[in-house]
Amino acid sequence: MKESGEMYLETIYILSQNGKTVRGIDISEKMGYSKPSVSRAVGILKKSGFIEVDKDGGVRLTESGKATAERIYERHLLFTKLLINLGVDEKIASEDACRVEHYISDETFEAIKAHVKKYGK
Amino acid sequence: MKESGEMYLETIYILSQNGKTVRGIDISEKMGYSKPSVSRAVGILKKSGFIEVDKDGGVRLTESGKATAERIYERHLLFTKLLINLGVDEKIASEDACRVEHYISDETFEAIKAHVKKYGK
DNA sequence: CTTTATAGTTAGCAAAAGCTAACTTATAGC
DNA sequence: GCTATAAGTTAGCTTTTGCTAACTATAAAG
Repeated sequence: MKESGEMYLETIYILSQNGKTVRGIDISEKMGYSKPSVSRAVGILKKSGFIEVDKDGGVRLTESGKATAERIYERHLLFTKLLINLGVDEKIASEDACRVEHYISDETFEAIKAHVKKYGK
Repeated sequence: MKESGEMYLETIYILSQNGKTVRGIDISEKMGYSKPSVSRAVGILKKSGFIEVDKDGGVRLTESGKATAERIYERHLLFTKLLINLGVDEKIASEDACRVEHYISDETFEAIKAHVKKYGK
């Protein structure tokens, strides 16, 4: 799973959270990518078993897709929190987290989690 | 400047530190990339003003190349240190830092620096 | 000085991931 | 039910950055 695919899954995950069906156009608007780019990405993620597309076009995460999305989103939230604790502006913290979230190992994730739990405000 | 270019500059910077002339083959071996890949990258970095190549093939960083390389390498060292402080294994810390170093904003860099200075062992 | 080995380049392939233009399909308004 | 808008797809372009194969150029050894 590469950064791009992870971003798509994370976006679908976030869009799913308000309950509504997620369509290609929603992903397109949220990510600022063209419809064809989304169309292809959705096809690849589907073929790889990360999402399912029902006949009316709704995109849903599979177990594996959801696991990946949650993994990344957790890292996003946690790294953001860490940076905010270190005094970084909220917006910048989130932006940095958004790029870094894909590259954090399990070990580092756990270490940050322990730190934030202990010292986080 | 993209991740790939930054990695080349950082590698050239590190190889320069032992005093010897840096040749394409050295970069090739250090990074595990083929000679043609290095050859092209060197051409691009040269055209972009990040490096100079003298007639005997030695690769040297320009001011701008050195500044970029140092920026990245500093981030590498600092982020590694942060992770080690958080209890991450040294090797893993360095590996994570190597991927993350390209995506850390100035603000985050400064915040981590302050933190490590205060609480670092 | 010629032969060999090392270093570097050129040409061209591949995959990933963005794009536009143009087409199709589906939904909705009248 | 037909037409117009919205959503999705197809085709094909572009850039980046890796690769191999094959060539050239340089340097070392005899």
